[in-house]
Amino acid sequence: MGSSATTQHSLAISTAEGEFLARYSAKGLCGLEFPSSARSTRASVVGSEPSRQVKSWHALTAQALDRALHGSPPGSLPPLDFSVGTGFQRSVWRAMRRIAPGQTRSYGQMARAIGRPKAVRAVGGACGANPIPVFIPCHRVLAARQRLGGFSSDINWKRKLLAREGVRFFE
DNA sequence: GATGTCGACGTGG
DNA sequence: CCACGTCGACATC
Repeated sequence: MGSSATTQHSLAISTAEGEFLARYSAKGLCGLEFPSSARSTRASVVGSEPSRQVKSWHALTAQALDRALHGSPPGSLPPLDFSVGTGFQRSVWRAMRRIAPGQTRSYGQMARAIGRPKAVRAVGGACGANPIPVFIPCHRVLAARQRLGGFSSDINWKRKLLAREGVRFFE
């Protein structure tokens, strides 16, 4: 066991959309991965048996993900571990968490919201670095004029999540 | 509308 | 230093 490595568990969540992978550090949920298109990787667990705490976090995550995939508010979440991000990224991620389901913001609005009105593309970069999609709702950030904009993982997930929340957008 | 250009800026190499 | 992003404003056709 590497003493320096943060203890981390990867646990699967099976949904109607496929198998997500949730990662936990000692601080909480630190990553979420969309179902891999090539469902070859079956790396469900890493290392030792998850602690009781991780298990209870995971139960919350699974429940919340189920709700989110139906376009509903996620309810209780485990603590989110942002510690992997830079200061700038964390400020963007925090701001994104304030966007309610069914609402959207533009990259420009997000840039203004964190006090860096010109860092528009940098906001896009921070979205792309989002380790916990869905719960840190980068899919609710659209380009100007309600245009869909991009997505670093499968753009279809952005479309799907927005559709589930009843959001109208332009391609 | 559809393109093309240029500016702005955090991040990783 | 350089290139690259889930961009935006503007110019031009």
